Amino acid sequence: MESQYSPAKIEKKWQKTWADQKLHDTSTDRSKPKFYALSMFPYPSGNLHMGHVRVYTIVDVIARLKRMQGYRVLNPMGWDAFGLPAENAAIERNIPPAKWTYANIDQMRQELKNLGISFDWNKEVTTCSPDYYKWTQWIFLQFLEAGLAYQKEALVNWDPIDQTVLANEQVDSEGKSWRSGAKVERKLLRQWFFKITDYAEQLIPDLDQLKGWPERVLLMQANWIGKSTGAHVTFTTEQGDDLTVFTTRPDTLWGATFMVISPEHPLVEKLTTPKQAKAIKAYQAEAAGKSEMDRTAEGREKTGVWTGSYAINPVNEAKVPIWIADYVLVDYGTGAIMAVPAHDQRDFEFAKTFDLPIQLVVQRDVKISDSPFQVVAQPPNDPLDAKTMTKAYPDEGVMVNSGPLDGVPAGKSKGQSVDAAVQWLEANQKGKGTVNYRLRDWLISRQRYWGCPIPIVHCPDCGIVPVPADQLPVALPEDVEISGKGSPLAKLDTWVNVPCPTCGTPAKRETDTMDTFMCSSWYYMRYPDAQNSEEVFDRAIANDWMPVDQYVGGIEHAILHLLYSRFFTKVMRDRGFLACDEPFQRLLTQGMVQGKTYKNPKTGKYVTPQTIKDFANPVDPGTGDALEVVYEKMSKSKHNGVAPGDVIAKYGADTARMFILFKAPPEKDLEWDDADVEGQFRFLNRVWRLVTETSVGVDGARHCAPTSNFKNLTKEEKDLRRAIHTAIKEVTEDLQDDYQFNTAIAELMKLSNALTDAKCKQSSVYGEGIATLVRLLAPFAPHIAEELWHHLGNIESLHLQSWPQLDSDALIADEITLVIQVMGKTRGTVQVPASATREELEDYARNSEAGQKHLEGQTIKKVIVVPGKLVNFVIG
RNA sequence: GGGGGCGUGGCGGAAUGGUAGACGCUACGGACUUAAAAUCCGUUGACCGCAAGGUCGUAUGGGUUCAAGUCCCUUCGCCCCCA
Repeated sequence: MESQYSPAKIEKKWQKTWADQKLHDTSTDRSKPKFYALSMFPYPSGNLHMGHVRVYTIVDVIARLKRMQGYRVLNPMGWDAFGLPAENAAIERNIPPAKWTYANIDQMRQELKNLGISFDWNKEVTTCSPDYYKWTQWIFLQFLEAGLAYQKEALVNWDPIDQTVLANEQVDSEGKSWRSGAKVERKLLRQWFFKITDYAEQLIPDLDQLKGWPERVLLMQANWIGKSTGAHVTFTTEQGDDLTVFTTRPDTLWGATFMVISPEHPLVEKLTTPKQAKAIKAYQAEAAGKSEMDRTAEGREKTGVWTGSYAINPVNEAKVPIWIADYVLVDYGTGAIMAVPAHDQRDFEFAKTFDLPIQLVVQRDVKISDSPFQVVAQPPNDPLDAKTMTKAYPDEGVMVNSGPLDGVPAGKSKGQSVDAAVQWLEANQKGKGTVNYRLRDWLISRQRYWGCPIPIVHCPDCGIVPVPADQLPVALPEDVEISGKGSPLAKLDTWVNVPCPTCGTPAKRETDTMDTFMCSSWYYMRYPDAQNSEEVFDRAIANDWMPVDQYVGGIEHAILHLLYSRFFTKVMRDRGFLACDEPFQRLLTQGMVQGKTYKNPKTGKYVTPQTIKDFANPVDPGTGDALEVVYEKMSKSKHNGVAPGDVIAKYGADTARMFILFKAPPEKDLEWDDADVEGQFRFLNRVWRLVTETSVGVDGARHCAPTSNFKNLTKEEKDLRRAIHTAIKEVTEDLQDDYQFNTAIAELMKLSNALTDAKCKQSSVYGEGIATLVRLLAPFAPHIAEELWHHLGNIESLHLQSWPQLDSDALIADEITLVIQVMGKTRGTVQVPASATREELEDYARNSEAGQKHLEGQTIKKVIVVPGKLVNFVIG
């Protein structure tokens, strides 16, 4: 035992001991309830950063607590190891992506071990490893078999210089390639899609099952899926084709004065008259160069071209011109809209720009007189007039110029115009009420090398042929040259050219790889049975552990990753592999870790702290400008990063963990502050001294004596015991529901302070306090707690002990502090027996010094007594 | 524009409608020390007062209540999502 707290020594020692004792292996004891703790696995970018430290520390506290509470806990870790950065590293440093990735994994695994995170490394999965992606491919085939995977043409970002497809994030705000600088083209390529839209109608209502998710994440999911009810209405073109539109406002059909279809709509060519052909072609080319964001942004100038053709509006036989415009997207709804300029702002702007007619179909509502004595309908003060309108009128009112709907109140409620319009359309067979989702099918193809190969062979005779399951995995060749130009896989003749699995004819492999979200959509199903080489996972084992009890990760995954995972779970359920509807019962989204950042407000540049001389008055060494101190997300370019390794080297993992848990509630952003890190280090040192300098009471500490031993206590002992059990109660509650680690640690500090100040250090109560503090500290700072536990004479690991039990008798106080209020203002307090009745409390208050003083000569109208708390006198 | 969230000391943050500011950081004062570090003790929302004590105070203005940081409405500011 060292006399001084030396984290470097004890942390290494215990990490090794725990590993040797297999302390963190997942328990197979079925008599215990299960708890599946899951953290979002990281991309192995090279080193652990503070964001990682935060997530994994949070999950570790939960896992360690649950173990002590008697659960068998699954706390696994893995690597989201496919992805673009590995290809970039390969190009920049000429290292094969696989080599780079595995080296990073080794590095980061060691850093996680240095933090003392209690992962069960037997469950480790690595998505770029063939024994994992074999099953990603197998799952792809399951989707194919279920009719949920299909190919279609889709627009991609194409870099004409590098001859490659770019991800959206590789295209800068000016539409240029990040690497070549070439103007990125939008190009149609045949791509693989997953039919997530088939599950849209389950993905929304099942959000109701997710009681343990943050409200805003549920909302973001619901918005993303974007359910809207409306109708499909089919117009007929001059050429005799059906042109179906989706509208959420079928009631305004009578106000449709033109139609707009997307430039990519399949009917464009047929509708275009020879006279308009040139303009249409030019417009299509222009639209192809724009991003979706640009096309749909509100307020931008409306552009479009008339096709030269007309369509007939089925409700009133009106002849309306058909235009193309980029604000209509081909893959939303039907890719065609009816335009009602009087009541839709974008249509209004379009009509004004191109001088198209505006037809009013909703009139501002008549006003009912406010007088309670007479109900008089008055015409609106300023009726709408299509000729003078300056903006669309999307609000409620009454239907006009709309044939059968005239006079119906305009609105979406039952019995109002939208409802009535759908009924009329269906009765007259001119349209159909329908539900449309904003959610679109998931494009999973990536024209990249470092990803999971899609297990498909294209045969000239048989067409698309899935690689048979017994031939999986389709291995990704690891010894390839990555130049950044073209697809490395397509260039590998020996890999591409294979016989067709069905007929043996020379055929070609699919060279697309999968979106990495595929790999991460099912990893949590694999963890419980991570080493299974026979099947994707054993159903009994997976269903034993699923669903995940607590998932922890960044808010940046609030939409896509979680949505895809929910989708995968439902598909796997429908294929008979899983029994649950939803994968993650509870979700905690932790905030960012921000670094102290020095910013020049004039130039907007970030300044390296090393170049700053006077931190009290930081100035830019280049310009001499006074610098702004702000907290921003840690990043290299902002020179505000703090390396976890440095912190561990200086203070130890326990201090790093304590700081990160204490500094802010888990879901809030956290400002890294060296002074606060010091503060935590000081606290651990105080605990160290408190426990190691205790020679008395240790016996009680060792045995954590049962409550029956605590009779006939002195007042000091009673007070101390109340402090001990208050700490147990508060820490347990803080960890139970909302994971308030910051206040839990505050409670540990209170207990530590109470023990320091205790007058009864010879008492076995003091021993109980010391042992309780060490046990309560175990999930937060596992190494120091373990070391101190052994110092107290224990042989077995602290982390195998049970969580301290609350003795609620210990909480009962003989006296309470009674607050005396007059007219709701606190005027003083008085110590009174806890057993006092309401009447006695009132008397104590009335006779107290404060009561006497403030009630003298007053008439008491009313007395409010809150037992155990306060007495409030209402005077007057 | 629509939806959601937030606003508390010098700072991070605590407060089932019941003593606002727990716990920590910073700063200041003191003890120990030849000195420093470490450690320990004290003070630290504002204002008035020698003190006892008092007044004000949770972005803003109003409301409900015996009692409001907390519930309801107004305005302002910031953040997030969707457009």
